[in-house]
Amino acid sequence: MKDTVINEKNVKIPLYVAAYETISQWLKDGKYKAGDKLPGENILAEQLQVSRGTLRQAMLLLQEDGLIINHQGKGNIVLSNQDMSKSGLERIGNPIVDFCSEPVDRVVTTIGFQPATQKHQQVLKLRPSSVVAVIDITYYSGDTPAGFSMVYMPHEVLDNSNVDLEDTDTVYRYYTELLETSGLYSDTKIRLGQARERLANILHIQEGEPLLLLEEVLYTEYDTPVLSQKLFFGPDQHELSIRRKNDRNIIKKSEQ
Amino acid sequence: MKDTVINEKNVKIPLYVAAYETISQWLKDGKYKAGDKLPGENILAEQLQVSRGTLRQAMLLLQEDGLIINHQGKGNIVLSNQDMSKSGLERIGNPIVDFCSEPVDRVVTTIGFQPATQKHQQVLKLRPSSVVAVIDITYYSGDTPAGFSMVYMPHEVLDNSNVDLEDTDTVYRYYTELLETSGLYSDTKIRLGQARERLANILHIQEGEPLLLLEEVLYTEYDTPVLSQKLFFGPDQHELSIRRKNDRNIIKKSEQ
DNA sequence: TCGTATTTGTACGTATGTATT
DNA sequence: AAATACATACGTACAAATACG
Repeated sequence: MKDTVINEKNVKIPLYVAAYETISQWLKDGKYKAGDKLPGENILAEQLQVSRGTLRQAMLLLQEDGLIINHQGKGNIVLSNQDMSKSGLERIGNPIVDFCSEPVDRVVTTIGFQPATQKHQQVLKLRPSSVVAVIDITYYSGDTPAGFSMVYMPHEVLDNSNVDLEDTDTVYRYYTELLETSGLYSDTKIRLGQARERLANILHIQEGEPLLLLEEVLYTEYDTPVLSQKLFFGPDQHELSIRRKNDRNIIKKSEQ
Repeated sequence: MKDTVINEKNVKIPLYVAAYETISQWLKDGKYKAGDKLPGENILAEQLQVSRGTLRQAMLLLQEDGLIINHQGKGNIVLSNQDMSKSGLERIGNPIVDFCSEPVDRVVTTIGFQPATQKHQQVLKLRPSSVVAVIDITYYSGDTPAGFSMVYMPHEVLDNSNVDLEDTDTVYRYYTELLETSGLYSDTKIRLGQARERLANILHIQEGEPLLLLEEVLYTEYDTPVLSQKLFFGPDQHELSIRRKNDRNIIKKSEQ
């Protein structure tokens, strides 16, 4: 009881996160609605029994979530009490599933292994002796193919995970969990592509038909490549949502 | 000299921003290279003559820029000394210009006015009596059309800006400056589209040809709609780059 | 229009917790 | 086990923007 940490379901979280979650819940509950001004920071801090500095850390998190904005002299204004959980392409997820107009209810996963090609050696920072797992995933809405992806993963990544490579469902589950790793980031490119023969067969479309195509490499926060993948979106089924943003920091772009 | 602010080119900036810019410059200059560990926060704070708390605010900015990562117990590690200035689609800019394979060297702007349609009234939060400016912009790389955009802007937005509506260059310049407004955010959708007759003429392509298409509404940080626009990307000339990211916050998604 | 009060922003110092080496 | 380094937390003080009488 000396000072700082708190239990909630046997895990301890920082006070400022607890404060963030409390206020977050207030907004969800409609205690404060869009446009309302929150009580002053001193008052909130006292109510939550934390220092003002700690409370301000919580406010920062709320801002990052787009739930409030604050302005010097005015106060902290509620922007939205929506459940902003559905995030766009700016967050890592599975776009084929997330943005499909029909729910994706079935996936077919296959896995194989091959030596790292030169390109893989480059983008995944591998040695020539490395092996990469090739995971092909086909997504279906009912019987309609909704998309297809080719995932290349260094063998070491899979190796550290105790995944049963015979069980393709487990492989797919491991893949989706991997995408939720905290601190992950990507270099992603989106462009227009065409269905070649193999892809046309998989997606049940004409050869040469135009497709949305996403190609990316995922890295850990330490810049270690985790996987590279290429996603093909079924035609007329996907619309990619993004929240674009300008910084609020008014940092002068240095001369130099 | 009492305490906190500093002049640099007759503007005063917070100490933590100054610290951020100093360290930023160190990285650009190669004083610390990718993979290096920065000196400890106490040492840095003393070198820069600020408190550790202030220095940590600077470190936060450096992290947001992706220049460093820090890990408890280990230290602050340099990720990159690149000039990470080229930002992707996750930041607001002009994607037709930013992602064109050939430099866009010419734009043709036209402007007109019309009563707000029902759709405009909804997305731009206007009254039926409102007027919207319709700004059409065609982008060229040399003589090749690179893209086309239709921008709908409430008349009030333009009205507050003293733009000479006769001078279309000024209108375009105002539009690009508007995109740099700090705190701006968007709801953006990307999908596959087809060139209809008018667009096919403008972009010098076949009618029905597939196109990348971006549709979005921009809002101020106060949730006031600023403009809605639809961008058409010339075929085979654009590849959209995005940096996707997972939060480093390990915030449990609340049950509820 | 002009102060004054309120509210957030910046900054310092200090203490202690926790992860890594 | 000890030293090092970042993370969290509190308290205090003043600056700066805004709101209000």
